[in-house]
Formats: sequence, structure tokens, C-alpha cells
Amino acid sequence: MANKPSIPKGTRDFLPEQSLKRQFIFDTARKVFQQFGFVPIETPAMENLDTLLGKYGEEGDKLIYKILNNGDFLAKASEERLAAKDSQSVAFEISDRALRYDLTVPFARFVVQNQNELSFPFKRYQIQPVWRADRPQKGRYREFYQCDVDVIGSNSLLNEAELLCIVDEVFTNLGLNDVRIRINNRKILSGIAASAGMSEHFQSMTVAIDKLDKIGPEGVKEEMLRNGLPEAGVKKVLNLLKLKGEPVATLKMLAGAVVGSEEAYKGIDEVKAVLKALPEAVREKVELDLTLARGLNYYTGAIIEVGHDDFPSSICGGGRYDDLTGIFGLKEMSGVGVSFGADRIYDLMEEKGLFPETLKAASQVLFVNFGKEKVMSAIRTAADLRTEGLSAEVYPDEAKMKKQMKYANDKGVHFVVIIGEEEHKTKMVTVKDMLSGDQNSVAKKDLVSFINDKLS
RNA sequence: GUGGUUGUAGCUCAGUUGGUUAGAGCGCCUGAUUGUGGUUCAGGAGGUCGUGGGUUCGAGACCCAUCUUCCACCCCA
Repeated sequence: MANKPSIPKGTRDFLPEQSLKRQFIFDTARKVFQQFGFVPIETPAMENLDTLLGKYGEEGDKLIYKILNNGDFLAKASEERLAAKDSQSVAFEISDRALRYDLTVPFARFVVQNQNELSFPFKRYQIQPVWRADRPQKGRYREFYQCDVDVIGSNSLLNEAELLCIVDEVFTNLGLNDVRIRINNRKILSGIAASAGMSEHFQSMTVAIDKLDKIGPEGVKEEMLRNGLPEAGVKKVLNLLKLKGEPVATLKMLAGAVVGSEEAYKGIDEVKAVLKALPEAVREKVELDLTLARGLNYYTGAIIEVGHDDFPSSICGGGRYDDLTGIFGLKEMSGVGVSFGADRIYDLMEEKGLFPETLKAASQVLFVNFGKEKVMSAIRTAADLRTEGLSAEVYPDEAKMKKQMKYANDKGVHFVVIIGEEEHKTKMVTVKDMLSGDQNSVAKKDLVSFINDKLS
């Protein structure tokens, strides 16, 4: 080991046990998505740089991984910029591609590009990794998976309601029953900004109020004042945001407070409609949180976020975007979607010990290898078990029994089947139950039913 | 990107104000048991102390740089 091999900061290897757990999350999500009629798509790991730039705000642009051009890229770059050592501007000259930062923007590009192949409303899901050049910390990685569900080409608020049902269903199926599902509407926020006379500061207002539960009203006030928002407006906003509790009543009070703002009224109506469309069981889990803002600025209507009291950051988030495809040349194509952060969900579930025990099992049956013709009998019998729907493997080497037993034990195999000299002569096999330690001699033809009996 | 933090055996960690051959538990390997894992017992292997410089008679301990870990900020799944 001259040089220890390593992987880039913020990326990870996954051992079989971890990988099985991750797949449990993906499978659970996928199953729910499909039950609601969503279909899968995939897009490339890399996009053209200009597809991604400018979609996530200034901060977002910095976190996009740019891919160095191939060939003699320096020869083509402008001498001035190279000499000026301005990394920002040089970057665009030597990089044309980038790793995708999320799945939503590539999806918008995909829809525009494949519009003639799709029928709308188009409901798709997508489970793929994304990359961000963020500093790693708890629940934050440089490579992580998102599980996105979006419906595009429909303005109906039934979609928002359906997504909330999906969110509830996925977390329930994962065994995470105490998540907090919060919703809000950007039109409400926009209306609040307008009625406080700070429409032009909308962006920095949302960023600030999103931190309310973290830094408190004083902190938010400070930040807004620091960013040059008018004091009177700041006070008014903070006052409105004090409203909370039962959604319908809250909305009613809010409506009284933002008199004259058509946009706020519209947002209020939208939230009401979404709540109305929800089944009772889901509606009672959804909180209206007027301080929920979300950083990504392409959201225009409903916004959704899921968190957990024992986890520092959100584990799922999304919202409606009226014109994401517009930038790529397709107007009038509103979409709404949510994204599950698989890695954060994994961390949370691991912390809570919520993964099912059964995920560990590998093969159900291992055949001990006794070499030569006896292993042929094992191979045939293993094949028979597989046709019966059992998972079975034959140890590949003629190793010491002890070693083979240990392998079965380490791997968590339930049964070990021994076909050695004795068994070969008598057409019997020896079955050892590794959990109980019991050992039985059974006729080879009865092996399947014997094991099935034990399993049931 | 800013500030802080961490790195010693495969893993989790000890290692006194700088002082001989760097330790433990678990794991791993071998044997007791050449057809029996997990339990028990006996033995064994394994570390250029993250990396590169420096201070010192002497560095795992001190200094600098760098990488990595975790945390806060920014922002976010």
C-alpha cells in the first residue's frame, strides 16, 4: 500500500448491507410512484453547462460541478481572461458540460426536447444521483440521490393534492410516521411582500423568513434590515407571519390582513383548494406554514417541504413552477413536483433503526461443496430450489467444511445443505438450520417442501 | 467560499510535561474438532501513528502546509 486509494470528498462507497437498505428506499418510493400512474425516465449525468447555469441562483451556480473540456482547451481560451486569472470567466471558456445539480431542470429540458413524444399531462418519476460542490456535513453530500415525481402540463391543483398523498404514502411505507409535512404558497408570500411594499426585495425576503424557526423573529428582522429592506415593511411581514395554527382559520385571518393584494388572495384560494382535495387522513397531517419559503426561485405556486424533528435539514421538498420550460422555449407548461432526498432519509432511518431486519438475508440456502461428482448433485439440487422460488448457492471451492459453514454464517444464510459421501449413497441430504442449529436428514426429493415448511 | 474540528492495527479507541522494542477491546488467521458455523479454550499475524516539510540530541505528541472527517455559516435533498 504505497498510496492508499481514496474517493473524492463527500462521496461514499456502499457495502452490501447499506446498498440493500438504499434499495429498500428506492423500491418503496418507486412502488408508490407507479401506483399513482407515474412513469420512469432517465437523463444523462452531465448536461450542457448553459442548460444548468442561472437556474439555481448565484449560489447555485457556484456549486455546479463543471467538466473540463477535452482536447487542447487552453489554446482556444482567451489570453486576456487566462492572464487575468479570473476563474469565473475562464471556467466558461474551458468547460461546456457540467454534472446535473438536480433532476428538475434536466426534466424541464427533457420535456421541451421530447415534447412530441410525450402526451400531457406528463407524470414522470426519476431516481438518479445529482452532484453539488457543497461542503459536506451532516445530511449533506457531494453525490446524492434524489427521487423526483413531477407532473407537467397541468394547472390543476389536484396534482398538488396527489403529490401530498404520495409524500404521505412513501413515508408511511418507510415506517417514518412522525415526519412534518409543511406547505405554503409563493403567491401568498409574494402578496405579503407587495402589501408590505417590498416586492422588489422578494428574493431576499423569502431567504430571510425561511430561517424564522431557526434564528427567530429578531434574527430574521436583523437579516432583512441588513439587506436593505425598509423597516416598516419588515415589521409588517413579521406580524403577518405570526399567524399559524389551523389552516383554514389562518388563511381567513391572513386574507383580512393583506387587503387588496390580488396575488395573495389567489395564493390563499389555491391552498384552500389543495387542502380541500386531500383525503381527511392526509389533510390532518399537513401543516400550513407561512414562513416556508424555499430558496429555489423557480417556484411560483405551492411549495412543499418535509422535515423531521430529529433531523437538521429537510428530507423532501418541492413545489409548482409555472415557467421552467419557458427558458428552453416551451411556454404555457406548468409543472409541480417533489423530490425525496434518499440519502437524508437513509441517515434518518438508520438513526431511528427503521430498516426491516429481513433486508440482510442473502441466499436462503447454501450447498456445501464436497468436490467432483458430489458437487454436481448439489448444483442440480440448487437449480431445483431456484425453480421453486428459493434462493440458493453452491460454495464454489472444495474448501474445509468449517470454512464453508463460516461463510454461510457470516452471510446470514438460513439453511446449509450437505451432500457428501454418506448422503450421496443414500439419496438423502443433511439440512442444517443455521438459526436454530437443528440438523435433519431428509430425502432429496423432499428438500423443497422441508425448507418451505420451516420457512412458513 | 468563511470559521472551527478530526485523523494511531480491518473497526472503536487509549497513549502522562516531547524520552527505549506504540497498547486495549472487538474483528481476522491457526489449532482443540482432517463432515459442522454461531458459543468456549489455546496460540498467532497485523501499525513507516493521514501525507509532506520543519523544530529538537530525540516527535505519535510541538510548528507549517496539504488531504480527509465532522460541525457552524452560506445555501440546500
